[in-house]
Amino acid sequence: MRPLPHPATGDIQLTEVLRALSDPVRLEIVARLASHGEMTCGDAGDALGVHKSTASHHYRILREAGVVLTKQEGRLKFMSLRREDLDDRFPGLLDSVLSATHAVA
Amino acid sequence: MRPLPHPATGDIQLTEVLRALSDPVRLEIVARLASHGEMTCGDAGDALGVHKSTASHHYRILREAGVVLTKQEGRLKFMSLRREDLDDRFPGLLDSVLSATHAVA
DNA sequence: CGCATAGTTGGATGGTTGTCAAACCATAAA
DNA sequence: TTTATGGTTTGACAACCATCCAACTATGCG
Repeated sequence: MRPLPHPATGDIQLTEVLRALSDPVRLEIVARLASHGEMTCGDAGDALGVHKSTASHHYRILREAGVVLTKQEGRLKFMSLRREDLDDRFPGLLDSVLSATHAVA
Repeated sequence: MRPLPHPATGDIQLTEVLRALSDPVRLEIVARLASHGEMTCGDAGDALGVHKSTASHHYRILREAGVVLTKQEGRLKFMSLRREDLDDRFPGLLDSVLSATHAVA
């Protein structure tokens, strides 16, 4: 289980987080991570119907923005939300975005 | 005081709002609108050091995303935040973003 | 070792973005 | 009606983005 480079909590930039969340595919990934806990890259590709390299691209953006944590275990990479870090830095932001994704139409 | 076309509250899209807020210039505009109440396009250009056409461009994006309300009065156009509409559609989102803009470094 | 699996990387592509400058439009004042 | 002022629109341009495909890397299993 090796860690990968992530921005420190204090280095997370608001505009980058908002930018990362402003894509429908990434927002869906985040919503799924919020409810399912963890996810591999392949899961995202299957669930969202995008090419695996596209999913990988989105994961990188989410990771570099500080939204998700990626840890390698064996030959899989598990992604999870950095809930505490985000809540520490931008209180309430993630929660409001997540509840907004549940809003209808 | 003539109104301009704006999206209805129910038509405001989460990804578009996040996208609109993911630019430093626009985020600064929104922060100023939150504290100063209203602003003209010229004010924004002066305060942010961008060309007036650039400011106009950003206002359009904010307006079309449903973040700001634009009303014409004489030859000036006043922009204001659609706080109630946003709070109605995405509760807590605007507040958390605004308080996040106050976060240091 | 050889093979399969999970992701990443690089290239290509079509589309979007932020910016400025110059021209344009609309309103008010002289 | 002419002039000045506040914004918008258009064009141009460089940068970036989402996507796919193909090739590559890395890890684990026989």
